[in-house]
Amino acid sequence: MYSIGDLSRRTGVKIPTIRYYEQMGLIDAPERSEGNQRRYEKRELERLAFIRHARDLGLSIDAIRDLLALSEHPERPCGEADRIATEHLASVRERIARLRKLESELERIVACHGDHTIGDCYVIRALADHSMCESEH
Amino acid sequence: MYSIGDLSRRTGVKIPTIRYYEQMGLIDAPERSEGNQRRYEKRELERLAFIRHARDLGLSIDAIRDLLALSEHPERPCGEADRIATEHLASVRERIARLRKLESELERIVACHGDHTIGDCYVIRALADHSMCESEH
DNA sequence: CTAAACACTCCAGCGACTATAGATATGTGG
DNA sequence: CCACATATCTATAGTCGCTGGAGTGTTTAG
Repeated sequence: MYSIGDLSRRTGVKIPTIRYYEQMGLIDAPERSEGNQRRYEKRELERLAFIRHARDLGLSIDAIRDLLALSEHPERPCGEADRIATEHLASVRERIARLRKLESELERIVACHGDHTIGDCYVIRALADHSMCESEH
Repeated sequence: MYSIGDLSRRTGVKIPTIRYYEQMGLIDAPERSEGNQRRYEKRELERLAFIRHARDLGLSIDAIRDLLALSEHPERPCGEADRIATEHLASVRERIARLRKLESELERIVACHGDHTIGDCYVIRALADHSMCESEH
């Protein structure tokens, strides 16, 4: 039996976040002590670790809810789980691509080096004038 | 004289977002028509384009507010503008690095290809068991 | 038995919008 | 000049995924 604090320490998920996950239906409402405090079993520790890991990988609460539901049916085919992860991978790749563009844009902008005045600062001019950009974004 | 709709079309910033920027102090409250509708000048069009561009580059509202304030003092040195952009570049690079790690983690997880059951699905097992990860995250 | 540590609920706030409802204004064709 | 369509107004609430605080009650170690 773990208290919510134990669970928090063991998974690295903050206490209010655990209660939030309960509210969001990611974990079932656990048993309570005589004094109405949450008391968890090992099962719930594992479930929360799963959630934590999936969140660290950037999956949305909705995607995690789906994956958790799937994991309760070990006999079913796993195509759906694969689809969720694959889609997520695609969105991560997209974000990387977008950030790379921003990176190169910012690199060019930053080349100003702060050794003159705002009036002829490349940072400010580049932001004011979109046509100075290399790629459209 | 532009209406808020004109401004929106010309900059690609949605109407409620323009009003939101006004509330947040990024653009001054403009003149109003007889019937209390916002009427903008070219100055404000340019300012909004600046904001839009900076947002596209991922700068926060606070950073943009600072840059706008700086751009009103063309005689001052531009070290501060440079600092804001450089810091932002660093945070973009950090995000790229984090996403790359996620990408490779997800690539490994997704290798499952959905041709079996949940019970032995790598996606689900990998999420449940952090020790299967290559790098800590 | 007491004091410290812990947990409870409820509610507000973050950032950057986005959406809705219900009322008013503006611009255009007949 | 008027009807009508479109545009705009304000105010408020919702989005996502938490995070923090206030005020109260519970558990546990010494």
